[in-house]
Amino acid sequence: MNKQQQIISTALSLFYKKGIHAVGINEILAVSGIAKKTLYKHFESKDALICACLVARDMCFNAWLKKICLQPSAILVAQAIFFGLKKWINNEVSELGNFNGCFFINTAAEYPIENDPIAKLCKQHKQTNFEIILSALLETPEFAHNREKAIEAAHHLLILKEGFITRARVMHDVSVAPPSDNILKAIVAVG
Amino acid sequence: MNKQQQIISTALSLFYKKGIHAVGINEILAVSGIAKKTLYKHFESKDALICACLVARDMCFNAWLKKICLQPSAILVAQAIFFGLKKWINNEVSELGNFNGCFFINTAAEYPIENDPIAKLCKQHKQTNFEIILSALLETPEFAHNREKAIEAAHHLLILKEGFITRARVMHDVSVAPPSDNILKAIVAVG
DNA sequence: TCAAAAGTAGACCGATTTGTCTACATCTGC
DNA sequence: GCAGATGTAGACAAATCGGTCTACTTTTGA
Repeated sequence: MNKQQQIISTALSLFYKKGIHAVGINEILAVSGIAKKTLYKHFESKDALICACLVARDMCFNAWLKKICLQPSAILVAQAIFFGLKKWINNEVSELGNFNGCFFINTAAEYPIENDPIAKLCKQHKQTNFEIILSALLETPEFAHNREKAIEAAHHLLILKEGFITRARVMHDVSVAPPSDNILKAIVAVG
Repeated sequence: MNKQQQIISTALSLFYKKGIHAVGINEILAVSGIAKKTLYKHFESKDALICACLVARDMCFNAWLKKICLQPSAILVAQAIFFGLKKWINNEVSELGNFNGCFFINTAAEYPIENDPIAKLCKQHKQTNFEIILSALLETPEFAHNREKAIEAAHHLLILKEGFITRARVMHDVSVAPPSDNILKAIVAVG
């Protein structure tokens, strides 16, 4: 792992755990053991480092999401999403680290200006979430020939996903109940 | 309106719009036109002021939620919640101000430590949300004699609520579609 | 082998942070 | 009418912020 990746890894870990404004450059340097000059050789500013962290987390999370969404039927896709999220909330998904809510929701809360590059990356991550779930649904027999319904179902699954994660995070409740099967069935019902 | 309320009003407005770490005491003073000594007479620290803002917002929001949840049937309660949220997102609810997501979710994102008094107030707000929706459901004929099912339905409605608000906020999309009626029906179905 | 690139340690800069303090003005209730 | 509370204006302190810079060491590749 080169220095650039080390910096991103340490920064992402601290930003995710504590929030972005709460973590200073000097803390990232102290934890990573990297010199300030080296950091500013690889990143022109703290904002640039934040963006690099968002990109890294986006790739990591969406790779995981894509993997768990690979299911042979629509209801299994829906169930797999919340089964996976529940494992994440309970710190049982090693590649996602210790759960502290959605890094992009947390970060967007700190960067409310729509055109800010950081806010744009948060939005883009959610758009990619949507496309992954949509693709997964489109490959099931139920939605293969019903793109309109698949878009609607993906949208509703995402609302549930964000709500589930956010409730676990704000309530600090790792045992929060996921959506029940009859709700998931109503969402993926094509009729 | 006395000075204390003026300070809370200005601080809440700025905190909600920009995020908490992004707003300094001096900015609150400049906007409100109040002297620093006066602020520190009424609030012993910035954290105390933040807590006062959370309490004020909690009362304001939950009063609104309670009002719109007053409906004669369970499905109408569910529909009224998302009809109301949609109006809020579109800045059509004057008492809630310009939409910028949920103040408590945003604030919780900046204060991840569970025992922090600020984080506790965020959690408590969500608990009160739950109790308001639960009470509303318990007063409908469907749930009047089925507390267990009402608790479950309130929980699912809250997950949808948080997800709906969060999606509108992160995507900066005021036209985000609310949950469809068949989903709401599945949630409030007692059978 | 040796020069260029990359890294370290940390002083330093100007701006900003929360919070305290002095000096003075104004309002309010007895 | 006057004392005490409440307010204003803003200097000031100590810490921290992001970011630059010098001086030096280590690594790397032709």
